[in-house]
Amino acid sequence: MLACAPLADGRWAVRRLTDDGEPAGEPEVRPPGALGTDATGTPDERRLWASTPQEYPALLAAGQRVARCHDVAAVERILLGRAGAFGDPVTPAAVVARSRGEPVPAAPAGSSGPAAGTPTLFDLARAFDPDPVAAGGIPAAPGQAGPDREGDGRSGPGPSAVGPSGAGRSDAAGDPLELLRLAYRDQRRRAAGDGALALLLAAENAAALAAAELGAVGLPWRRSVHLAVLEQMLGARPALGGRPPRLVDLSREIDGAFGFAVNPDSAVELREAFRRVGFDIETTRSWVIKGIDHPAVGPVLAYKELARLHSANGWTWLDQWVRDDRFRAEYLSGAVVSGRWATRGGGALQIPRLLRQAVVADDGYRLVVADAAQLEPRVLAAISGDAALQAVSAARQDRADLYAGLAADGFGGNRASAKVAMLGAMYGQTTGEGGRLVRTLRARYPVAMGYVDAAARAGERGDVVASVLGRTCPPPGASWEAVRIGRQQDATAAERKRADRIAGDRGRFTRNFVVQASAADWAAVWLAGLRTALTAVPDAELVFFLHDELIVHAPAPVADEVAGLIERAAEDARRLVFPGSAVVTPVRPVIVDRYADAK
DNA sequence: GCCGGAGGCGCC
DNA sequence: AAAGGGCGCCTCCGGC
Repeated sequence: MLACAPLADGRWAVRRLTDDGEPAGEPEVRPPGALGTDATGTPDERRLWASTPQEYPALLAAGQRVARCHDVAAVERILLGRAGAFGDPVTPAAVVARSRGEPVPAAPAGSSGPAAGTPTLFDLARAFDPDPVAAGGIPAAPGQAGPDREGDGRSGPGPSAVGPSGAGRSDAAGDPLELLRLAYRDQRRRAAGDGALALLLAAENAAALAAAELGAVGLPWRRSVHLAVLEQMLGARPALGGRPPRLVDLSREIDGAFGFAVNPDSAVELREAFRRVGFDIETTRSWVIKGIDHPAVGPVLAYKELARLHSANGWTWLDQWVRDDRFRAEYLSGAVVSGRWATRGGGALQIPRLLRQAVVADDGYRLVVADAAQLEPRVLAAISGDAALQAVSAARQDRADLYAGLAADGFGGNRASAKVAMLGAMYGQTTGEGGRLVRTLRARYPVAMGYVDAAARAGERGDVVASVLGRTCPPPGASWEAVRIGRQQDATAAERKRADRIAGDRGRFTRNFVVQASAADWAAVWLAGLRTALTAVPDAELVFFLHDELIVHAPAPVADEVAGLIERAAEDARRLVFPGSAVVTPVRPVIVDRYADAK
């Protein structure tokens, strides 16, 4: 294992460690181009660093890849969550301080990029040698902190919070490599003896690498195709800040239909307009407007759809996010409490179906698009141990279509009803058609339904729940005080109502969490396995990942091979995450030139 | 003028 | 078919 900490001058401090976290070499300084898999004798060697999204992009920019890593922040988020301490700082210094029962340094404000806290070469050298300059060692960079600089250099209120590490005492404070080493040892100790947790942490570390790589590689995106779509839907590109011709036309049509001027971009005005013509609506959501019988409805709905395209994925978006026919977003693998990924910039997880035609493989390449078929109900079957639901998931003829199996099993063959019922069960729906259909499901699959009901009740009590591999949900926040108040004997009706609402929200959250987070567990293991397998296929790259779906951009001759690897990785994930379960988690790789052709 | 919340909607 | 979970991001709007 190679502990890696960036220095202020763009180079890196590294030190080889054993898997136990014992030093196995002397500290050295390397350029980023000498940190990747190909740069060391042991390609598989793990990198130990503070945070993958913080450190890895610099290596990727230098053309380096890393096979495996231990991401202290990612691991710490999971371990802290299990200890009920969501949101505490996750830096190596914080991990070490907590392990010693010392005051925990606050997380650096706006901590990304080469922050003010990045140690200088001088800081590092000083940690090994009290007076490196005098000893003829590494000189301090000009303008950097002097020798009396304390702690990790974070600019915070008051004196350094790292603890009582006195001058002259040999200590980890200020030495990033030693902090990494000690943090690693502590995390290793806390995670010991739990196989599911080990799998979760391994998958999370791999996912973090994959997320950074996805961001660097980018999704193939044909600017010309996107431009053609915009032109066809919206008309010619308007001047900066102007509205495209199609929106101008529709706006006039809307005014005409109402008989007065309305700004359709304003929900307030739109609702008022419908009220003036006799329709007392609470919101102007599309599905509400759809139910109104008035000549303005058509143009309003068309306007909403096109305005959305224009503002979310229009010409400005294209200019901002697509370079050289690649859409590059920042993927954050650990950002959602359920374990799902988030993205920053470009809305990469919300690419509208309409624009999937712009995702086109390079010449000589294909896109291998794969999604897990109805992953969440299958995951529910596995985690609940519901034999009947597992049997439906694995039924031969409906193996790839769980809802068809469900439909045959209790919904008179009505697939749509079966789907609505299952989604209602997992989201906590109680009213309307979905709520009614859930009752059918409850009678048919009492074990599975009992499982999500129990999760909901735990949430309503204020308890936490966990995914199959042990990722925990956050505890209730400050609003839980209102629940406590509303449940007291002398609570007012309003207080009781508020308590019920908050507890109900919490119950729906925990009900969904056990399924969504366990599905994320499976997907992370799937992704991690595939990522490793793909290293054996030259020029095949993961270019997209969306909860239960991924895209590999691969040379045409190896596309079939990649499809096989995707299926094998899914089967491995099923076996690892749901050992002993009869559930199946089929994926459907499709080889296409355009993403839009995958479904 | 800045900022945060609300409304709305895209994806799973 | 209904409006129940998780997100990100846009515009509008009201408060300062």
